[in-house]
Amino acid sequence: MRLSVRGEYALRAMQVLARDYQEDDSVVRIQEISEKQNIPKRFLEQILNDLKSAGLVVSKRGVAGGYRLKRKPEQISLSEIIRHIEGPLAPVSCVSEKFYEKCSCPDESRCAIRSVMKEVRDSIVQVMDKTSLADLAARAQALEQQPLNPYDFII
Amino acid sequence: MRLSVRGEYALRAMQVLARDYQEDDSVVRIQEISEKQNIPKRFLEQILNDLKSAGLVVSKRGVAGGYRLKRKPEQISLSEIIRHIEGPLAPVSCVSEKFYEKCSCPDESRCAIRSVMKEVRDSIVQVMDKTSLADLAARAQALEQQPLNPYDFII
DNA sequence: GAAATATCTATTGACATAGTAGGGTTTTGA
DNA sequence: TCAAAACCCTACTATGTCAATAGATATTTC
Repeated sequence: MRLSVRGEYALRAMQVLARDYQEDDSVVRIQEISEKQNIPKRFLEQILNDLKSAGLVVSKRGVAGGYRLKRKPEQISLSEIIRHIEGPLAPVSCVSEKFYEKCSCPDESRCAIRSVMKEVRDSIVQVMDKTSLADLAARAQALEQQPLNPYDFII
Repeated sequence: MRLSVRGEYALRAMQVLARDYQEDDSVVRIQEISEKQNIPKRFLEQILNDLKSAGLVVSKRGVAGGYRLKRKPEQISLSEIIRHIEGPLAPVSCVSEKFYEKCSCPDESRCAIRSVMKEVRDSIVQVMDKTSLADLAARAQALEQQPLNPYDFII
């Protein structure tokens, strides 16, 4: 049930872009994202390219180039990012809405495991759909004002 | 966020064992599980062996041998099975309770992504913890009495 | 036109996944 | 007692994915 490193990097990069987002055409350099988030630069390059072909970011080439969100942070959900980088959110593809595939069980329509997995899927999607990059940024700001304590989590 | 085939097979096998579970010492043959669930026999052998060393099933050797659940179906949750076969239920291990690992982000205690992932983890665990093999069996029975319609799901 | 940047294509090493293969051990029952 | 049916153990392999790394190219600005 794991997110790949690639997916995690994508989220972290998008978070930076959301944070620096402005209405004008300002962009953020790969280098900067890479340094802020400890992500290997060349690898990040590929990931941002993926996000670009997914229509989530746009790039500007040349000396003052870089990346920016294609839409406002409020209009990009985490689920959209993960789906493009990782594929299905569902634990088994026989319960996936966007990437459905038949499974090998004897009778899918009466499979109890499938029905539980559908519950799992729905609860994952519920969290990831409702959380936008803007929410993420707000949450980050709230966390920054917390006292520094490794045992504190905001849930 | 995917479950491996191995994990899926483990659930399907355990479901069969739960279904055939009796208080006496009766066992189910690998062959039978394999046929019922379309699982390659030799592969299933390995998986059941894993489940055995995890203390979830016991085996009986010899000509009338096979496997049975070590505990009652009510006392085995899906989360326990998956954790033994797959490892962490959490999407990133920096939010895992049982398999925690530090991640590469600049400040874990103030990481907004982490806090969202913790929500995701909790909602996955909530479903998988509360669902036992007995629940699964009951659900299977309910599904069997449903009319045959591929668009019907019980949620 | 030089420098800084992004872009594209290919390759790689490590690891995991999903099996397959071959033999070995235990138990039963004819 | 011996063979068959079951589980047990170790190893192997083909395939694919992951996480980069590398090299060359294109674009923009100063």
